[in-house]
Amino acid sequence: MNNNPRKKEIISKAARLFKKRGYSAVTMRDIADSLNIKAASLYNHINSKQEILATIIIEIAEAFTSGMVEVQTPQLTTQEKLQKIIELHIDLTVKNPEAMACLNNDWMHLEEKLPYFVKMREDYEENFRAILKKGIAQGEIGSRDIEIMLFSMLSTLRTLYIWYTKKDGVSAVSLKNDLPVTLLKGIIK
Amino acid sequence: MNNNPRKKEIISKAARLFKKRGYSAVTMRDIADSLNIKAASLYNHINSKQEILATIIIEIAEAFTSGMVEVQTPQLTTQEKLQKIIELHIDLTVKNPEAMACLNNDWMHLEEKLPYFVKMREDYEENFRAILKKGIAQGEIGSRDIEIMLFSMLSTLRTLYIWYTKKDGVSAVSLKNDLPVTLLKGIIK
DNA sequence: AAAAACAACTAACAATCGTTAGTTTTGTAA
DNA sequence: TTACAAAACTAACGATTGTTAGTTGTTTTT
Repeated sequence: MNNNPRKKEIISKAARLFKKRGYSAVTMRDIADSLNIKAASLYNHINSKQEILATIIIEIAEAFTSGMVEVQTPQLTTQEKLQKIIELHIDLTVKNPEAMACLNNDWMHLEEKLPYFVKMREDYEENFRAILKKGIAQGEIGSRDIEIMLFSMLSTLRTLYIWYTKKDGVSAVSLKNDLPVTLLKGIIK
Repeated sequence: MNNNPRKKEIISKAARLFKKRGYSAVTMRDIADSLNIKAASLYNHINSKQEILATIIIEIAEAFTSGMVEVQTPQLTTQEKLQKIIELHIDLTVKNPEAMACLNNDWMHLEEKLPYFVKMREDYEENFRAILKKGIAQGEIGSRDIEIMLFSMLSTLRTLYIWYTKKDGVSAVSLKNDLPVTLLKGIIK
């Protein structure tokens, strides 16, 4: 649907700027400058600023949605499912940290696509919750407040992009090694 | 220093809007509308939009800084220190979730106060790191990647405001009960 | 009652916003 | 070489931005 290479460049540069300053603080002239062209020239390739944002966010949101489908393989244990969710977040963050930042910080500036996005996010959380709930019922995980476990894991996973992209931050390798055990087993011995 | 009640109202209303849409997307006219006055009237009480943001963020950032001082009581165990850090975040979030949102999402739009803020945040993280490091040395906590433990806890604590303020979200009581054990002991039995 | 301080107002400013129209340049295919 | 399409450009638009100046009404102090 969208293999125009120049358009991809624009979206990529825009995502970088959105991550740093947020959608509202970035102007079309900022985006154009980062490509060494004039703002009006952007419109040979894209229809609006809003379209750029929607393209960035919806693509990665759909990746999470389809990733969650695979997580829900019935024969997996709860721990294996949680492990797979963690890996899904690591993979998508490593592949595109700028899009992750937009997803987290600028989703509320979506217009036409906002209901579609919110629905996907709600479904994702609901599926996550169901996994935790089943895990408690089966005695695999501690029977504490489900919302707290859910939000604790999701908060960490969703803001991975902050720590992954900063210098002297965490690497993809150490994330895959140590993040699951940190989240699942905790910090205290 | 700042006990002008009308100014406090303005800052409070502004914080609410900043939390919802972000600093850059909120106009002075939006803030004025929420107080049923005109935008120009705001300037009888505040000097600039930027001053509003700085007031919100610096106040709560300083609360974290002074809270961290108390955490560092030498006779506490590592677990007790971590427990106190969690309580500090819960308390400040419950007291002012709007300011927490600004702190997290809009700090990069600080201008004059940006270096001061960044210094406080770096110091806070460094103190946190030192506690974890000592905990590992003393065998109180698992010897895994410190950065991952640090970012895992901080990510959860810093985005508490999202879950605390949404309907059917978590309550202050269940947070104090279940968040420490979730973070410190993990999810899996 | 007069004076001073406070807090709202109207009107407008220069700058910047996303976007459009129309034109010129550049690269490719015939 | 010519013809065409793609992608840049200049110029400008109407709307909105944060903010200022000057004024009016209201409350508090003298």
